Amino acid sequence: MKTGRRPTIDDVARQAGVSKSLVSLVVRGDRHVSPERRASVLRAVGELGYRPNAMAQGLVQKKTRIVGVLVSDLNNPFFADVIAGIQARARAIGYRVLMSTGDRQPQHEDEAIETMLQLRVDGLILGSPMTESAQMVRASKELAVVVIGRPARAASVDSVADDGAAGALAVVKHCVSLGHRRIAHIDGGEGAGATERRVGYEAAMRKLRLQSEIVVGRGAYTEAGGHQGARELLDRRPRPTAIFAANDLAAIGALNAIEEAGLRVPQDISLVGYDNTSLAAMRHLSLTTVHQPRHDIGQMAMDLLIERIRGVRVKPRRVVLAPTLVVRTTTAPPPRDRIVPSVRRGRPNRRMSTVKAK
Amino acid sequence: MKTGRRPTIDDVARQAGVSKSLVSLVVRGDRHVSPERRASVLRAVGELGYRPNAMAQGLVQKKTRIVGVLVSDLNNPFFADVIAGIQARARAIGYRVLMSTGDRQPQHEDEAIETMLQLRVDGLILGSPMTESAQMVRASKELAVVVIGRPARAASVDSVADDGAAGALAVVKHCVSLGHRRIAHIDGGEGAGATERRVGYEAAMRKLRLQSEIVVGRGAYTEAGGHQGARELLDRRPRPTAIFAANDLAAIGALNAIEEAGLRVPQDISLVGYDNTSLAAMRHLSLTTVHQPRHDIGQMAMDLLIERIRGVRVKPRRVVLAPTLVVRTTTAPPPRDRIVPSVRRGRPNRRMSTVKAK
DNA sequence: TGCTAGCCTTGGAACGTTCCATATTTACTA
DNA sequence: TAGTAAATATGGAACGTTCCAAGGCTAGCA
Repeated sequence: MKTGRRPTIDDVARQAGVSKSLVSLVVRGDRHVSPERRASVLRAVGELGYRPNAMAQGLVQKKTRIVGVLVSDLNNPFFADVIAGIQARARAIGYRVLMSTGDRQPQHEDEAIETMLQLRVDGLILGSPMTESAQMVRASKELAVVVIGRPARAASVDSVADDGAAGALAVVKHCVSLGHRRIAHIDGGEGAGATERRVGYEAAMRKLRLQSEIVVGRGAYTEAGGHQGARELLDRRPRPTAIFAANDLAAIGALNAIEEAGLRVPQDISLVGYDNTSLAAMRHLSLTTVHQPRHDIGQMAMDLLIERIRGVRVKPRRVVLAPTLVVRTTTAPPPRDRIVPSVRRGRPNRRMSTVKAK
Repeated sequence: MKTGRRPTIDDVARQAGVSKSLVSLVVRGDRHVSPERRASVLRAVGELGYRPNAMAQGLVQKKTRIVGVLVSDLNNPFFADVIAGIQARARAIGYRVLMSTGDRQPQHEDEAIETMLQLRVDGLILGSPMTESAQMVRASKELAVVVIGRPARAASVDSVADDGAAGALAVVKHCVSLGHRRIAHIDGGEGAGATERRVGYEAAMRKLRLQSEIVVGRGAYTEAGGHQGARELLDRRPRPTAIFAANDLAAIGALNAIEEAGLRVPQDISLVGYDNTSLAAMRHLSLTTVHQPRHDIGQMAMDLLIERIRGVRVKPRRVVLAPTLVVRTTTAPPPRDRIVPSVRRGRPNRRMSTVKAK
């Protein structure tokens, strides 16, 4: 780490024998510059190792061409693809992406947001934030804000999220079609979109005439949260025959708890996750789950943000994506079905209609 | 998004009826300010919603109190804990952390680094970068640089990494002690530290007189890389009885490939990963792997960076951590042992000494 | 009373850019 | 040939802070 003064645009100008204004033009690629001067400026830039100071630029331009992305949890591979989508779009239009995380702690998230605001990023994408909505609104007074994973309430904030209720309904229907009735849910606590999924689960249970079987274990969007929620559920008698976890991470935690209890998935208990992360797709795990188009979500979020930044749109947009169920091998008919061999691999639909008719 | 001009320090000064210098003092918590003035400044700050402009501050102070962190792969949960460690230390001393990723593409990583340099962050932590060493050296001419996961070569760059050769040796010894001889390696390609692990594997094999059994499949620090490397190895005849993957992610990919081939782990093939990520610890996977103290690594990297930033140290430091083997359930004696029932659960050491004596 | 030593406060110069208005040169048109 | 437009180039004023030197005030002390 050499600590000699870094070369400035003035140094380059002196070396190249031109004005700093001209250096500025060359560096920014303006075309009204004579080839000779351009060449000598570029040479000076190379010789001195000049690198424009983004802070000085930002100060005078009143924009940074930086978007900030808050990631609620780096342990969740969900965000890897979302961010890839964001970056792809950002790169295409010459924006830079800087990330930050609050480790799922609202206070830390607020600090991270504050940092971004002080840096005067042009826009902010909040990935499944834990922080409360008031913070977003506050931020949205100052810059463009898009939230991912939970529907925004404020008119100044756009959002991209899947339809958690629809996803939950698909899960419950799937379980019912396999013959399950005691379908429990492990919720995502304060996590983004967790309420939609839980309420969606409850509504789906009611819709399928299973309101008396509604059971929700307290969890979180983490392995530990899923583990704890599952323990709570496994202690109940009668035990649920299917567990719908709020996300894949929680499902893995639940799987651990189930195996610790000496039970097998899916023979004794069926298990469903949410998000269809790379984890769920692991052949070894092969988790039935709900798919969200992560890369698209990222791209969409960036598109919305740019519209806001450019001011081409003022009205709020709530993008709601239709989730799809991905059936893998952690779901199967409930154990009691197994005593009737002929029903074991029976057509799911018949059983579902039976339940509906009840 | 309201786009009225944001309040500046001058607005606050006017509103509070003091000079902007005084506002600056109050905002930064200087104690030589009278209580009344402080109160009125604070009131004005609240009323106007003033937020200091970090760019203007950085410009005049010639420092930002920001450290940049490059994450090579957001899919790898390895970095979640490392970053938690970095953040913990940074928070304690009033630094902010901004992250960036190049999605394992050297060119994108270079761009991310360039962004950080233009922003004039005070220091840079490179998490297992794919970019070549020359880029780091270039960056280290301008600011403090610490690299994680690979030993630095340049005198201007510090590093925190585990002893890949020692880790590889522990893995090979463990496999040999179980009775394996055909122990293959899936390498990490261009990934940080991959060379150390591969070379360490080869050295360990030679040390244990198994040089004729050295086989390396081409892979990467990703699930896909591990999958491909495993396919390569599984095609060989005779097939290896144990596979040592360059990291946990690759091990998972290998596991998929092994199961696709109709083989079982550990009955037919033993599998070992590296990093002891949360993935490996999953009860359902229960991967034998090599542990790295991730949180400590992050803290250590931040400590080194701060020393450099503060200029209290000029000489380079290479922190090398001793890895430890974590034996779980993906390793077992090779299949041919199974034909001799009495040996099936025999003491590993005896078998190991046998191999050594050969 | 005069002196000194803090405390508190301030104006203006920096920081490294871009933007703007203007100057100069060149090329084209009538 | 003069006049005009376009292409090039430039100096200085911003941008929003902190830093620095200096000034006023108060209190304590001889």
